[in-house]
Amino acid sequence: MQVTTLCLGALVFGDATGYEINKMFEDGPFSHFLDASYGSIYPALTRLTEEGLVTCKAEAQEKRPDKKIYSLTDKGCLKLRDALQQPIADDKYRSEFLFTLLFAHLLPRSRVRLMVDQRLATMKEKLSELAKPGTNDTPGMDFARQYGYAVYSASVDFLENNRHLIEEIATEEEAHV
Amino acid sequence: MQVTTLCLGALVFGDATGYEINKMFEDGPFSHFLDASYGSIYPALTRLTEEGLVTCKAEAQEKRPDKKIYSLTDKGCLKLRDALQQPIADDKYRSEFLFTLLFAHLLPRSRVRLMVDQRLATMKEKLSELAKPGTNDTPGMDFARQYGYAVYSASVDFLENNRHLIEEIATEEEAHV
DNA sequence: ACCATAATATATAGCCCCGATATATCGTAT
DNA sequence: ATACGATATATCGGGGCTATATATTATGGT
Repeated sequence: MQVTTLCLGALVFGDATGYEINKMFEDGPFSHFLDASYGSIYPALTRLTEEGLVTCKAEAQEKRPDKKIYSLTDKGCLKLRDALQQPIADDKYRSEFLFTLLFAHLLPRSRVRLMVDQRLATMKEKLSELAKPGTNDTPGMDFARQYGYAVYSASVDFLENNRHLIEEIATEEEAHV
Repeated sequence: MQVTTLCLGALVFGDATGYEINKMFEDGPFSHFLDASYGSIYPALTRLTEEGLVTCKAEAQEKRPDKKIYSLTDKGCLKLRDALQQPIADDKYRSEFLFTLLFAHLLPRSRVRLMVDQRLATMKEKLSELAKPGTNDTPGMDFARQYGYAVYSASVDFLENNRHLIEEIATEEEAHV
């Protein structure tokens, strides 16, 4: 799925600047299952404007860069609807954490323990974020949030109950280090 | 994490060709939590050979392209060990499925139902793959497999128990279509 | 009171990587 | 007989992430 589609989707929830769209992917309602960055969002908005799928209203601000507020056009909404009907790619899960654990036998046990501790900490943080509904979440956002909560809960449970399996494989600490 | 690191890791499990490394990411033990494709693997192996981190032994085959068997060098193993000690990026979960469901109200109910059915089918297929241990899995692979199983189980459970929430939001079917 | 950092806001260059495609042959299924 | 899938390497094009540049205000620490 292209970033242009993601931007069209973001604008369904209201007019926004590129900066605000980026925030939606970084902290906001999309952050748990989507990715996009400035380097792709700004060019995407330019392309979308050229194609008439969004409009751009520049708001002059004193002593700050112009704020460019983008809005979805009818054409853009149709384009989004069309894109949403296309075949959907499989969910993708990427974990450098699991990759690293494949080589637990090459790593000192303290390092593996630290890795698991840190992973659990960040996951629990995300869990507590996902626990509280946003102030004006749509039903779709709510569904995605609860889905995320269920999955992260399962991850935390598994890690807590099975971390000993992988920690046992790691290289025992050397006494003289 | 760069593809070069992934290739070094793949070669820990034994000598392999680029083709075989690709398979590890496509079907094999890495497929549940990692990604890499020909377009990155072959150039990566070339770079690694130039840097002396792997060696390449070309095996002439009649009427087929030479089979290039790559092996990890001691230097390559150290490099991997070093890379594994670096800070690990957060796990990344990307789902076009959840993105699409954010706009369930723009989609016909039949389409949403089909999407959920298909998602459940592919996830259950993956679950059954993850259920059976490989013939010569390392403990790390086993851990990753069980981790995957736990997470996919939670996903399936959530979807089955909550699909009605999102299906209710979708646009009711129009009688005349 | 002063300094550093974060937040607001847009933009681009460089590099990496995915997807598609090209080439060539063999085994198997239809 | 032929089409397809598996084996095997390789590259091009385009898309996108990371890092950086620029400019100002608000916030927080010391």
